[in-house]
Amino acid sequence: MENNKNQLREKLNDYFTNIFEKSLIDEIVDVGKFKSFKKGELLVDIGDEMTHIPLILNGAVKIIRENKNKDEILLYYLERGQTCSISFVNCINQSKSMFRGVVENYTECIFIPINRIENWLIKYKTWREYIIDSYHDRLIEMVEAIRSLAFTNLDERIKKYLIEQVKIKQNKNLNITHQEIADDLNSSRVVISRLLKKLEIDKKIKLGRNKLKVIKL
DNA sequence: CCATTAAGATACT
DNA sequence: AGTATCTTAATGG
Repeated sequence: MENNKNQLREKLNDYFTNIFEKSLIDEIVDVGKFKSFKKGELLVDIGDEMTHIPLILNGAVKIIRENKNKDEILLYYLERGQTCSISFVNCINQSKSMFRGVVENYTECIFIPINRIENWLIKYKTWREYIIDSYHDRLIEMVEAIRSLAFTNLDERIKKYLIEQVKIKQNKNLNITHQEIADDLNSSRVVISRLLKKLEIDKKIKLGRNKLKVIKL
């Protein structure tokens, strides 16, 4: 048990040590629950009761909203050092999650029980700032997602998507199918294939089965 | 081998 | 840009 706590502290120190004061780190280590997720697992699903909020230690989580027709809207990705601040509000007013969080890469996180987080808002300045910044970041990203949907055409959205994927996977070789891209951008496979083919002809990417390599976008 | 499935091609809306 | 349909090719048993 003591060993686990030390490991937790080590992982926290990787990133959060610059963000949180020492006493807060101590409390996180004390009450936080470490959990890891494999690619494709759900961190949170629509309708889940939120009892904890996750601090992402590493990996990437795709946050999407699904409407009645089963169409998915990709909102943003959570990465190292971030949290789902939306779930934060869900916790406080004990409502259910509006979003689904799908793990894109192997992800490690610490779950903080809700009974602590409100108290920490008062107790720790760094926690307060972290939550507010997190909210701000999510909002900016969502505005960008809306702008992209409303004002840019599909080939620009594909480029943007691929750049984002490279960043998240930390790899120019992406293991992804045309269908998956189509789902994320609410388009159809044929259309994505067409546009990807164009990018390949322009020597911007290299296509393969179940994979693609980004050369220069 | 064959079954499954990703992705290319073509034609039409 | 999207749908329907057919063809081709990769993959894994």
